[in-house]
Amino acid sequence: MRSRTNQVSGVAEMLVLRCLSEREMYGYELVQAVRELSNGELDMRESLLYPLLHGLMADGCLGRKATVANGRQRLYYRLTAKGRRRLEAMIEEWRGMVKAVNRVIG
Amino acid sequence: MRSRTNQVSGVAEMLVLRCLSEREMYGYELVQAVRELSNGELDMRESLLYPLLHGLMADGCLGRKATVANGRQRLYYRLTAKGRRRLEAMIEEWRGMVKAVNRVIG
DNA sequence: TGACCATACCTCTGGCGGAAAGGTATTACA
DNA sequence: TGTAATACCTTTCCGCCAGAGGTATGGTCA
Repeated sequence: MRSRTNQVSGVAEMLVLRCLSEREMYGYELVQAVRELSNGELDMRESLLYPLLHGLMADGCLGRKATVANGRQRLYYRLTAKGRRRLEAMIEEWRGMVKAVNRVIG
Repeated sequence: MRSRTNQVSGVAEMLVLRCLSEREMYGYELVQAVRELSNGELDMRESLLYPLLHGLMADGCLGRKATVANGRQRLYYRLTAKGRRRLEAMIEEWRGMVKAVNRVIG
């Protein structure tokens, strides 16, 4: 299937970008944020999240800041301008795809 | 990502089952039906469709009837009871997933 | 004290959905 | 006669994502 580009899935990336558009977050926090915001319906795996974060960094969509809290390392990620643009594009894509699928299933 | 089972994607299968829930159709017809019903937004590739149809047959979700029209072979597929149950489950799954994602993106 | 869970980062492997590309045969039409 | 549409199909490859596991620190409870 192809909606327009490629994003029938790729939902995970959109959700990460969306969470970070509100405020900086670190990885472990993102996993829980997605779970809580979706009322436990969505389960972001760390094996998906971390490669995703690294990829988005490499693409210039995210920046990162290292801190320490309670003796534990924390890597806070924040959206760049490019990341924000990508988020907007993905949300638009998402809404279009959902609308199209809903038209078919009635 | 995981919504509940695995169907963040798998949208193609749902759409095929949905089309066939209205009436029997053959493969080539399904490609166009999805395109037209979605106003050209969704593009079902044949390389995805045919393996999908064969898999659904093997799973007992579809039955098939061979005919000839205008000298061309046509293989009409129809939903079995099992296929109908699967369709209902997938639609429910789909709606839940969309709702969950929309909660996150707001 | 030692066991165990939560926090916090990460990697490797492999399956499967799906895109790209191409193949075969018949009919319709310019 | 050659090109497009109809109608079926396969092979190849990539990226998303789950499963499983690994490392280290801090807090809690027996």
